[in-house]
Amino acid sequence: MAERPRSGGPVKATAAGTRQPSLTDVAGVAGVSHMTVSRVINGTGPVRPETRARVLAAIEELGYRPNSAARALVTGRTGTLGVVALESNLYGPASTLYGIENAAREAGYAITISSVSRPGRSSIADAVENLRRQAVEGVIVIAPHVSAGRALEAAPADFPVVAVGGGEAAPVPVISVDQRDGARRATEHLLALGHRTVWHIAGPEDWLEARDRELGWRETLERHGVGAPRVIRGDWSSRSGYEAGRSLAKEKDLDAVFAGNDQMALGLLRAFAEAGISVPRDVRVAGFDDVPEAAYFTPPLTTVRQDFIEVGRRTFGLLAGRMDGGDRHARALVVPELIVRESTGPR
Amino acid sequence: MAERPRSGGPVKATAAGTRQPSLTDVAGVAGVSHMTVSRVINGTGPVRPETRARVLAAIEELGYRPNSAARALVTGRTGTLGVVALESNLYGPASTLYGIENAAREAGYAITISSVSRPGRSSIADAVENLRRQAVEGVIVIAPHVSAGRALEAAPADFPVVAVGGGEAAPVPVISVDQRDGARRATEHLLALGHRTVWHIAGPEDWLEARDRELGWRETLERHGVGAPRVIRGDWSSRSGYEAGRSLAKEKDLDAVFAGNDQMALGLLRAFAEAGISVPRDVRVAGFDDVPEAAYFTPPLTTVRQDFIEVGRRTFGLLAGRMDGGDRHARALVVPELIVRESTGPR
DNA sequence: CGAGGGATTGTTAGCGCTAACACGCACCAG
DNA sequence: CTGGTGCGTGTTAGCGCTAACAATCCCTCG
Repeated sequence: MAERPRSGGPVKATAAGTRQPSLTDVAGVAGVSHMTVSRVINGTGPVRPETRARVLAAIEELGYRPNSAARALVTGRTGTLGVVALESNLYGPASTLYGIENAAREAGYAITISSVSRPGRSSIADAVENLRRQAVEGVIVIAPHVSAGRALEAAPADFPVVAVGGGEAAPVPVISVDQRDGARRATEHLLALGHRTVWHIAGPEDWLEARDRELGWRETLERHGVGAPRVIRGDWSSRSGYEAGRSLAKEKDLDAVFAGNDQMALGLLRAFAEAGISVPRDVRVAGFDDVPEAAYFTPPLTTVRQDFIEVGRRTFGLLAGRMDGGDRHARALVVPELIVRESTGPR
Repeated sequence: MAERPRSGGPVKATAAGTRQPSLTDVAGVAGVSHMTVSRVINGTGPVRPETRARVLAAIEELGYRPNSAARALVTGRTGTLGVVALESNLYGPASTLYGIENAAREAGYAITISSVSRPGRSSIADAVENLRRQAVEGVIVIAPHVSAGRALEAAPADFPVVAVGGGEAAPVPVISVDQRDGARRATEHLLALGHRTVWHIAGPEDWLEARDRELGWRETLERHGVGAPRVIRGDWSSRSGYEAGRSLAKEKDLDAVFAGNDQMALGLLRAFAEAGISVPRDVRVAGFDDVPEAAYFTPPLTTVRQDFIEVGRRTFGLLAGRMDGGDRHARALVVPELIVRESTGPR
């Protein structure tokens, strides 16, 4: 990393420093043409071993680093993918992002993120446009919102976009976890324990996952010929789960509750504890997501696990396929798993 | 987003599509030189209003998007910053990332992330090198590890790198939360409640935050003339907190525990509940971080809040300063805040 | 009425790289 | 001895853009 100022004139003192060495500089030191250096770097075309060694030595000596802009300009490829991420610490989206980053890095792509605080048609479209201006080769939209899904309906055909978690109707490949199936598993588990019915704390109405979980819950109750209680709606936060719990605590005949995610389940547990309702003795509770803390709630929470890392990996795979000219209507579904713990345990 | 195939010849069917329009194409349509188009886009130099309108119309018509590689090649600026992020869902690092992304976006920079699963000297250096190859203009290293700090000691002087949360001794600007002060606040709060001493569940030894919190705890005990119990070490996870709790439950004279983070505090609460130890009646517990769920633990957790969004913002500020030729030894400290809840409440 | 000057536009060069082709040489078959 | 065939290397052009300078027009002012 030694920086060599031009031997003659004054050295620029700025952090930017002097000009970075170019292919031509390396070629000069190695005594070859710039083209030979290019061939050594990219492994294209034959180069005699001694020549290669001289070139590598020169690269080392100068601390040469290829100029990615120049390369991108001539090849038309930037080696960068964009991810439109929801600005939140929600366990799912954050984990998915890491899964994507990992898979992408292994395949030699860098990841540029553009976060969106309040998703909507325009903000998602803006974020995608932003990323395209950054010259990404493809975009992954983590789009758990209904509105995000709609934004994708206008996705251009000439640019690879894939969505994770939403946009069923959009003309882009979509990968999602089977939320309905997860909700079904949780609900059936609770029904199998002999409860008359199961209450549900749903997530925000504009989240597809919230809709699907609610749908899965409702379908399951129907299939078992059980009436569905009114839905209580939260916003994924523990606070909203707590409030839901305070209101539920007043219900008589409360047997079992399926919370839309683990955070809300936590709030629920808290509210029940304050109301003197014992879980699982008086009421059984299940959540969704299996955040790492769920096993240590009071009591440990039965929940539905989603493998977000896998989701991220497969999302990248879908995008790679799409960039290769693949189908715009590819779909992939990841199946969740029920994790049973004490919150639905024996009484 | 309407795509218009060239009216005459066959349309290439690949996802890559036909060549993107260039400045020259726009110039042709608008009947001006490519330079005038460039001036309209960048707002450099004077352009007559009618001309500008014609150019803008042509841009719109062709769906022109500037080629960022070409621009970067000639200006030497890419408008991209790199972030070396720890691959984890830990609340702190993830929140910091969003703070950074927000501040950067407002300033017109894009963020490229390079995640690192097991930080060490070389992996951090590799990640930075990776990002430099992506031609980022500066790098932010989220470096909570001791080893990460050491990696930064070799940071080159000619390239702007800043660290968040670690690398005190490194020749790079550092921003951190005053962990020692936070630990002092929590420990003093517990001592002020009349406890003889305070136990501590420390984070992993190679985390700077863990060291500093432990140090702050130990200093505070010393200053109050109180002997420090042996340190129990966890790994930030609820599981490790749970195990610590199981071992602590056997201690007699157990009064107060300061957990290194909220997740471990959760595990601790769980272990105590199983052991029939009531919090706060038998033992008082405090955590660190104030994750959004902490207020809904059983019981709600007293903890030390860190404003990670602020940390992210100031980190970007420090990097921006450094890129402007600022000091390599700038430091910024964010002061945390004690949030008192029931886990250290009245008995 | 010509010089000076600002506003507006154009022309040219070159950023650092890769693609495409050209060149020289050794080697072999006929 | 001649022509082909690789190998290893060099030369040239051009990707799309901005910086620098040149050119033009029109107006003002002495």
